[in-house]
Amino acid sequence: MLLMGEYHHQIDEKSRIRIPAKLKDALGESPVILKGTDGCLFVYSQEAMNNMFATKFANNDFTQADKTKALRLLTSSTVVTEEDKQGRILLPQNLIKHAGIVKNIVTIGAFDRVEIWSEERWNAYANLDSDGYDECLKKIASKDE
Amino acid sequence: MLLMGEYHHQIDEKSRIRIPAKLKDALGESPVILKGTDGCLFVYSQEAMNNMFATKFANNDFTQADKTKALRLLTSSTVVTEEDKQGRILLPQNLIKHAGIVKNIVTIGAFDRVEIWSEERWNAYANLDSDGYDECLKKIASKDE
DNA sequence: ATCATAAAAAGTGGTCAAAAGTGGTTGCAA
DNA sequence: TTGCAACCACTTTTGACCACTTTTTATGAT
Repeated sequence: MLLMGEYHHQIDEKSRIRIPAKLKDALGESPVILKGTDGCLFVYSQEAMNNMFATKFANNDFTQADKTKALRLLTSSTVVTEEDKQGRILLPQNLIKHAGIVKNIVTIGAFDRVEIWSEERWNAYANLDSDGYDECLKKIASKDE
Repeated sequence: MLLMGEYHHQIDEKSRIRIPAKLKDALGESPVILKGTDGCLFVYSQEAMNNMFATKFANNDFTQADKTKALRLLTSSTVVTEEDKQGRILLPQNLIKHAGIVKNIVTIGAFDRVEIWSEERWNAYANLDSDGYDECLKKIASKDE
């Protein structure tokens, strides 16, 4: 399922957010949220996450320093979401901080995952003038092979 | 059960700590604590501990000096936790010292175990202020091998 | 088309119980 | 008899739940 679209929401006083219904359907039961790149949050389905962990950390061997560090950073910044009866998710403080979320958030579909941004950061990151957008796409094209 | 998440706590004046409820559930009855790598503490469920020893020391041969020493160090530092009526665990002094714990601690889920860090050490290790995390994600993604 | 209506999704605030945090007291064992 | 660990009483905080309103989306009739 290809995830796409851009949705604007707010986090409430109790640090709860809502995943837009259209994205939520595609994510399945209890997706996971983790710190993402460029100061956003990634939301993956359980399935995608399990695959990732299973392949990367099949045998958790603490004698390998590199692997152990990656494991620690990744697992410590990941949480399994739990919806309350109103369909909202409680967002942990460390993730809120990572994403620089204050009030307004932007939720986007990003191919195989959902991303959660603070509105300010998303605007700074994505609000390109038309030239910038063209430039960005050209880079993708030239890097194809 | 995959352990994950990051929780911030404090050790009290009487050297007692609390394992966050969500991690505690997954650890089962009477988990064990031992000295971990990089100056943290490992917390394993009884079951995971047995697995760990079984895989690492499958053929425990006392003619192999290195392996024997590792085994001695690991087992000698291991204690079985006992909760008091308030759900806290008394942390032995040698473990507190090993982890450099003063007041603030960070508890993380790390795949098949829980780890307890002094906050200072965790911050230094994880390098969360800089883009250490982005680097880590990139490494994981690229290490497809 | 436009409007009416229903249904789903999203937003808001209050309440309460579990979890977490704090300090004092007691009893046992070095 | 002193230190420490287990116990007890209590406060604070947090997160899950409930009741309700508003907004959006979908659908069907005029």
